[in-house]
Amino acid sequence: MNNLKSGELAKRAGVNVETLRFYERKGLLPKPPQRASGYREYPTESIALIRFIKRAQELGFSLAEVRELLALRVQPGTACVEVRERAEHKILDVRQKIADLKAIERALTKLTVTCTGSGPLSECPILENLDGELTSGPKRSGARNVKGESHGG
Amino acid sequence: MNNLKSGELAKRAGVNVETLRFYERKGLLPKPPQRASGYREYPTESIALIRFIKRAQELGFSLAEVRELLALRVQPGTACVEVRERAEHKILDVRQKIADLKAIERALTKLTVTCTGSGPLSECPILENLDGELTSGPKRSGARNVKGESHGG
DNA sequence: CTTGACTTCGTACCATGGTACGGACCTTAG
DNA sequence: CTAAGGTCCGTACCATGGTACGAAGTCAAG
Repeated sequence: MNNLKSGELAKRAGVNVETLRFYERKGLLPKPPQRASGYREYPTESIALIRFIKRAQELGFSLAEVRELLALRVQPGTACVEVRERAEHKILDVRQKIADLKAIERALTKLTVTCTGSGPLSECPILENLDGELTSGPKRSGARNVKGESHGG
Repeated sequence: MNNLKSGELAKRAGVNVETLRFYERKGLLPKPPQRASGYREYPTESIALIRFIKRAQELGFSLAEVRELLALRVQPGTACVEVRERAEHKILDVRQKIADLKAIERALTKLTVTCTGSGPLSECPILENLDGELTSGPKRSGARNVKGESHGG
């Protein structure tokens, strides 16, 4: 079976059915063919698509930005230069995110190391590395809550 | 002058005054000493603190998570083991974010390269790399919009 | 053909992360 | 002292990203 009904897709992608409709309204998920009855029939690729959306959000992209990322993908070979520019711009954003996350990672690592020695640890490595950079970064928009806070699900 | 009034801090940190109060209410920004009149007097470190908060949000951490990150910093040498564990857990989250961002970066790069050749580009490198992983990731909560999309703040 | 689970649509509601507003008080330059 | 502008507090409001709900139609098994 290559075609999924909304409930199946939702289950497989780990979101709920309402979310599919929501994404569809927002233009993130293309409106799939519908049977005469109105039932949607999603291709299996939609699973990957939705997972991508969720993960991108977790990486700090708003749905609007995710839409842009996906739009890059959609373009076939048209307006190639423009797509390229947009993609390159995104790459810079992504690299800056990576750099800042690495700074946080280093800070956290430093923290655990310091902590091992059970020293006094009065300084604050966390702020030190990102301290006042702000990178003139991308000014992103919201990402959203999935379900409370439950970690390591 | 080492002490900042709310307006000065807000300006220097690139947020607005209401946001400071909001963070204070949420326990992200410690309540500073206040003069008899009620005026707050912030230490200059608050600038870095707020910038950190903003950037961490842009990296996909919710305010609740940012609070946790900051809490790690605050601990002096007490409950060291617990702090360590929390830090290590965060490190894993951060590393996964980095890995996923790298996947996106690769995908985007591939896209621009493909695009250069002005080939047909029917495939979608974006989804390919993150495709269906979902990493059993951190289930994050919301970050928020700053002001539309204005860059280079 | 019935029954129950699933789907559809529309609309309302919710949490997060702010932003705006209004009235009162404080501060400071003139 | 006075006026302009900053600050305070409380509360209301807004956008994003969903989630929930009810009424009605659909599908699949028996």
